Amino acid sequence: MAKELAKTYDPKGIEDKLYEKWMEKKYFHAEVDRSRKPFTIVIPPPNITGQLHMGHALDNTMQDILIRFKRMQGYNALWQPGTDHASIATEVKIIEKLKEEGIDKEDLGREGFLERAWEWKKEYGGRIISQLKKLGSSCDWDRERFTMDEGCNKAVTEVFCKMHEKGWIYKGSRIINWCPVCNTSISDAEVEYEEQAGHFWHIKYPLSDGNGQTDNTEFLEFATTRPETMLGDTAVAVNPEDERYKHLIGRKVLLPFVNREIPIVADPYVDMEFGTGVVKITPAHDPNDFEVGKRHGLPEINIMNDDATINENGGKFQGMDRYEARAAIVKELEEMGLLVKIEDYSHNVGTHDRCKTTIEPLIKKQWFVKMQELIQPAIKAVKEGEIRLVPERMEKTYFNWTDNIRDWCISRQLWWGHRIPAYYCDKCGETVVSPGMPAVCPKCGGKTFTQDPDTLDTWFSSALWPFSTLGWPEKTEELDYFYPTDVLVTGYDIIFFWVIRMIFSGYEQMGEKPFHTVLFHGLIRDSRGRKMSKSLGNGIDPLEIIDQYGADALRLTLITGNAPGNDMRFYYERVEASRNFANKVWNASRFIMMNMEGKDTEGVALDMLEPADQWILSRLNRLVKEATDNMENYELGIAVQKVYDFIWDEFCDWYIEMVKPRLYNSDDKESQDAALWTLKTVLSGALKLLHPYMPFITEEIFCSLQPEEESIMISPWPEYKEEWNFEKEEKDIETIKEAVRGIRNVRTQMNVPHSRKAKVYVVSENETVCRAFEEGRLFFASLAYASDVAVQRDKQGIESDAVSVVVPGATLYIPFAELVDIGQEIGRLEKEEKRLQGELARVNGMLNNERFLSKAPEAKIAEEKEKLEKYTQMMEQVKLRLKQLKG
RNA sequence: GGGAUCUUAGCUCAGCUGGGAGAGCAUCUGCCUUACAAGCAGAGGGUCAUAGGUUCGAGCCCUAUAGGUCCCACCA
Repeated sequence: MAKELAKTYDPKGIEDKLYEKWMEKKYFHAEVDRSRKPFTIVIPPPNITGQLHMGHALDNTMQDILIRFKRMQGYNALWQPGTDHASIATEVKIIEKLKEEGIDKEDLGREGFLERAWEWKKEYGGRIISQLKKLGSSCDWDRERFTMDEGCNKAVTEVFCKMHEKGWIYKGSRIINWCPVCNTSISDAEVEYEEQAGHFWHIKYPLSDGNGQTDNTEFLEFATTRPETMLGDTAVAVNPEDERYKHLIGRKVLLPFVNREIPIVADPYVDMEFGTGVVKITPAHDPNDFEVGKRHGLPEINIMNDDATINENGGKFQGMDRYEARAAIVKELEEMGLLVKIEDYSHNVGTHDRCKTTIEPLIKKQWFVKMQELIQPAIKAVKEGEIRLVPERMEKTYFNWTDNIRDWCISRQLWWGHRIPAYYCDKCGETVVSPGMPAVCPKCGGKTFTQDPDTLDTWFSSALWPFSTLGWPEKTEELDYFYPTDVLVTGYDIIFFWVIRMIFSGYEQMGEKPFHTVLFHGLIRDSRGRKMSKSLGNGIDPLEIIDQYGADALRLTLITGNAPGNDMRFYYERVEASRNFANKVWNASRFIMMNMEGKDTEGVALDMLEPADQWILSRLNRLVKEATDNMENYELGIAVQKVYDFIWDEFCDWYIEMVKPRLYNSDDKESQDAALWTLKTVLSGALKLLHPYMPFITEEIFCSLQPEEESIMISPWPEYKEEWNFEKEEKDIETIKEAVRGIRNVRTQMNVPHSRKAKVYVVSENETVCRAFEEGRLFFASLAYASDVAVQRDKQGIESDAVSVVVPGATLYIPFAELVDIGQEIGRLEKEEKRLQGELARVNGMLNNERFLSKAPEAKIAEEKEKLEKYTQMMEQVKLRLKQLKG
């Protein structure tokens, strides 16, 4: 078995094989089991249009780590998977594809289009799922859901009808964000503001005589960034406090081109300091103007068609595109002498986050969710700690949104999505909201209806995800058992889109929070810190990384050195480092298994262990406690860093090296067995701690190491054991390590060739240290070149020119004098002296400080006193040695 | 305009509730040592952005300043 293991770890083949095994054994599947505590995560459903990108990789790795960790801890762990129909994103893609075939959406008609959409879903919807599997995601695939499957549809309809009945969903005419390219309304959250260079056109309107005439002697000047909207102006506003214009309030100006007389109104919204202090008011095309219009009872004149061309209200400009009209209007105004000047002006322009088209604010009849009351439980939950956001600073972002909440526009003029369950009586136009087509109009008795053509914002169904996936609105066992779920893992970029909406939906529909913790992660950027994007072409495909380095290496890379909520840069060098670690684990395991072959370590008891064994066991024990604590606290990066350091540094570089002489010496069977038992036990424990992060390699090794076990992923998570705590041995081995380091240092500094075996005198009163050096067997590899060791309890008879190495608990003398460059050695010692002086000054300073003595904890004071003693001793030695060399 | 966040080794970043400055990569030196050269042993390199303050003690807490990133709002 062991000898079949290759010299380098090759994840290819192994990963797929193991994933299949896990699926077959149904390890990912969770059933309702009242005797066990559930731990539940719902996946942020990837879009069916999606391809796995680094963001998914990070998000799902984090979830998988938590799920695997909790599963091993004995929880009934459910990771609920599924996909999102992604209304607009998918519709856009399908339209694109149709275009390639020369087909227009309208030609197909609604039914035909939806047919194509479902075909598309069938073809591509599963792609991202198989990619998630490549990552090692331990989702319960038997429970896979889709936001437009039967159950989710039912949930959506139910929620819509309930909220409508409560008056929380209403249809209203309001200014909405219109995308003229996608031909749909979009919510505020979907608008992205982008700084654009533009112009500021200073224009003047002539004052009228009140009878539709003007003598063109008086003008009112203002500035605008969108001159074409003047066609829809219904007033001009000034600040009521503005002395410059007070006398004009109530008079009228004559709007050019359309020859409309519009009033000059006073409104505090106008900033006197800005521009000329005059604002044209276009209620139908600007949200602020809309508000002003409402206050003054102004008419709303819509001048645009849905494709952003000018409509019949635009007079002679009818039919022009908005930008064409802008140019034409400016030109004509200039000719009329009404254009005062043009300034360069850079300002923020709202664009559609999907297609980057400039948004056109329009008045439309749309469906809205009233937010003010609905949001209250969501605010309360976070404020009172019912729901914890990690990192905590996300709360500020959260409240910034909830405190400025506006009603949510939920209707979309799209076909792919949940169709709004509102029906209009063909006879009287009455609106009936109901789960299905109503039979009779409650108002006029009409019998035929037409369903609202609009669909719902894709986030409407996502908001219900934590309970719709568990069966709601049915009262399922699953819902009762797994809800509320535990942790939601997601990027901070969708806190508004999704997280908040899930929280208020959970409280509103279930009367209970959807999860108790939200763990946020940041964005993965390229090595130059830029967002990975298609247009830049700087995206790195996680599947390629997996193919090249393995899923474990990718996962480790994404988790290490990153704190929750922080962005991180992606480097190939880091993946290589992770791959190297995998290889390290592989080889250490290979070494252990090679040595274990044919040997039985059963019957080894704790009291048979040697100090080195006890040391590493104790270190593992400490690691178990710390790593578990970190993980419970969502500090995944810190936890895995500790495991990494333990395995590489303490276990491989020290323990394995220490134990080699015992393994190669078959005379002392008991010592060998103890070493083997320890190697196996510690490796096994470390593998378990590592498993959530690197599931494949740990499983592969674990199953060879312990063939009697079925799988590491269902093995119990290691627990801290009091009897594995060996404080004294930990200290003793630290002394020995320091001593070994000291010897290595001296040898390196003095350029002692490896072939030369030099004598080392060890002077110590510590029995463990003495015995270790006497038996020499701790140092087969690490000190092979200086293995001639003499141990004594005092420094009797040691040559006076020996180099000394002072470590806490022992002093080593190496009679290297004949090899030593005296000057170099003096330099080294002087440096050491300086260091010690610094340390002594610091410690003395503290111990002579009365406030420190009175306020610091006693343990701290004792510690400092110990240090003082140690440093003083070391100082003496250094000084003596210097004197010898110099004299 | 409001807010968040960052500034720590050449690069990228950790550093939990204040108590001896860390990792990976890079650089330099020496090693093919029978698990691993994707490795081993060692070395160099930091006034923890700046200025104050709190404290016996500050990378960490407070204030201000400078620079970077991001989010929200959108003064036409």
